[in-house]
Amino acid sequence: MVEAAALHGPISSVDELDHGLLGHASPPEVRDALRGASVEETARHGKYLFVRLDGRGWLVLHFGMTGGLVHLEADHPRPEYTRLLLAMDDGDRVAFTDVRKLGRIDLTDDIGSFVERRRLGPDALDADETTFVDALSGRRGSVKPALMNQRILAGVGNIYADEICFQSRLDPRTRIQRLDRRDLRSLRRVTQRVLGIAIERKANLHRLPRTWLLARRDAGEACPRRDGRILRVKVGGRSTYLCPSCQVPR
DNA sequence: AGTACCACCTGACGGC
DNA sequence: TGCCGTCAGGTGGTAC
Repeated sequence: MVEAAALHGPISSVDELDHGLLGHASPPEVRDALRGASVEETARHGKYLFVRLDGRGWLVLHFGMTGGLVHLEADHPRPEYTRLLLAMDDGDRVAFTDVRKLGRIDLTDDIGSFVERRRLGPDALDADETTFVDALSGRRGSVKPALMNQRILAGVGNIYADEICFQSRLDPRTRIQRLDRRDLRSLRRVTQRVLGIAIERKANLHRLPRTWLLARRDAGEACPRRDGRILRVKVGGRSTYLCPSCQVPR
């Protein structure tokens, strides 16, 4: 999307910028980095999107819970909740929208150092078997909080952590120490399959397979797999849904 | 290292 | 109808 919009030429102006979403970069720094810049490429690590601005480092975007990018053809109205609005040279615009303002806008010269400073773990989707297993093994906590901990693995949020536990038939409160390397390798396959399919379906919850927990993630709902009922509990302080009849603790 | 809590933010929703 | 409390989510902070 960013690349598609960027084909329309350099950014001619920054028409809106919500300072509340800025990380370490100041408003003038962000405006200066963007104005006149051409987008060269994009990259991703976990939940962060990096947009390369020619010769000026990277724009860093995090979408929080409700954030997203919208490409607007010329003369299309500015969407509600726009937090950053870029005008391209040909008149098209790109809006970063975010109802709840949990997103982030920042700058960095180097992705590696950004990842290091934030102490992000390896990307959950890109991690090879050894990387994934090494990231988790030896941990003392429960599976779900570990999957969600961006310093252990980057990229898994609350609802997908539930889905991964469901598809792994693991109670999210299961201690990692109870899992052997074979379990962790299997957890990786499930994690990458879940994230991969979610991305493919553009994370639209209505387009996800009906066999997924996410299709029925509500207390008292019928488990998509069997005759169990979905239970809501708190794990690591976060709302967690599971089917007690098919997700077994170990 | 892990856990628990709070704050940020705003729309949706349930109760009365 | 409308007010009020609660919840959802990701991150980052503090305290234990």
